[in-house]
Amino acid sequence: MTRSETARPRPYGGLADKRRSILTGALTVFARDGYSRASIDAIAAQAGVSTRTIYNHFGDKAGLFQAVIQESASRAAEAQIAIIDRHLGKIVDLEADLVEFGEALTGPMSAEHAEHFSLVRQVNAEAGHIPQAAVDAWQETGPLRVRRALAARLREIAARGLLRIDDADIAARHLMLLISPAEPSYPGAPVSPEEITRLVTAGVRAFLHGHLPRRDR
Amino acid sequence: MTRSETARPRPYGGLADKRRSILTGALTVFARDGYSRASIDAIAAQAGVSTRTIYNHFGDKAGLFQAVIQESASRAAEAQIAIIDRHLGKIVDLEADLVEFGEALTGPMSAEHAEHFSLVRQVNAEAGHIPQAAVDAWQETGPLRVRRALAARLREIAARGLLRIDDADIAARHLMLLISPAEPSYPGAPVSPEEITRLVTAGVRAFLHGHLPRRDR
DNA sequence: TCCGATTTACAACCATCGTTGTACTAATTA
DNA sequence: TAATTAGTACAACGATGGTTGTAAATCGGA
Repeated sequence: MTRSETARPRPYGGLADKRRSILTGALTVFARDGYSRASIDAIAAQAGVSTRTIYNHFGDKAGLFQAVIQESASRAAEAQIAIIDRHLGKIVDLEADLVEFGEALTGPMSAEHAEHFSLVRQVNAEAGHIPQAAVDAWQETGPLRVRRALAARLREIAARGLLRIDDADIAARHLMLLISPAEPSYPGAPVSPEEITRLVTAGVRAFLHGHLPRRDR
Repeated sequence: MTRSETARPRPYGGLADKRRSILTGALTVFARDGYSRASIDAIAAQAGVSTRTIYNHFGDKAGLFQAVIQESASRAAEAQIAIIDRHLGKIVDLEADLVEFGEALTGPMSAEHAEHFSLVRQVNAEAGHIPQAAVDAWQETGPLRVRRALAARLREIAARGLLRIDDADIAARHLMLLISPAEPSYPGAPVSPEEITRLVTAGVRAFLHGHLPRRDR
């Protein structure tokens, strides 16, 4: 009897993708508001799902948060690794290829996964309130996996004599740092494409000169 | 009549430093728990002050948070600039001095201002919920001021022919990035002094080779 | 010692929120 | 079509928390 008109859900029959709806909706809200601010009601509304369904799928808020972290890290890492493979698989002009790589990484991919990087900021702030195991698992499927993939490519390049690398992990870390122009506090990154190119190029040059073989310096 | 025995406040007369007590207590709690999690009650307890006094001094929670951000940024920036001046004022051996500078910056100073850097993570996560003016003011009295001081020192060093620098601001950014070994997600930084030295040295080498004048490469 | 300002303890208000139970409805399968 | 499953609406509970008013108490200085 208390049935009403509200919420004719999806017009098409879609179902069983409830879980995915929840994950993407929760990513949006967690990334925007952070863990504490984000309410289950807001997430349910964003996902077009009842709050009860969220609890049925993920147990409680903390469980949902961890699932979102894992999912988002996995997707973003795959996208980043794809870019790594695409740009650093076949090197023709090292500096040019690195610049293109950096632009691809900080331009369209950062834009497409903006919510993910916002979520990463939340995780970094919230780390003290997340079980250590969950933080470790996230590091493993996310940043560490990406850095290892990048380090492997750098090692290949070094093996061809185009780079001199002592510690590929440190080199990968340096490269990632030097080509990330974003001020973390300004999510909407009001940086123009020219500015990105300028910062990325400067970062790549600094990286290259720090890791070029002696004969090329 | 409802007077009781709880809370014999400070045995010594201290007063009028209530404001400072609140700021340092709030820094502790905000840094540990983040803005939303931090309750006024917890802050009052940490500061040894009644909640009412907090409202009398800072209006509301948001006002307190912004005051804490400003205060903490100001203190940390002064400490960082002091280290910059001490290590980069008189250069004798550029690489050695830079390594010492990096160690000073990432070792004792990071430890002493650990709460500050934890707060910075909170601000980065919370940026979307803080008035833009407050974020700008924080950037100005904190990171930007430090980077400008570092850029000025680097320009001096370049003027003496020890570095080749096109854009001192970018160079300062690079140096700060390369000598910060901390994984942001692991606040308790379980990195040994040897590991710090290793990472800082690698960062300094990469930076130096990226910015040395040609004749020294 | 007395006055004004500051601080405190306390209560109360109102809002939000995580979570659960439940009965009803829509979708899937046999 | 019947039975099982998954999803929804709704209400309710308990807890927490920001904020304010107020009267007592404490402190600094004249």
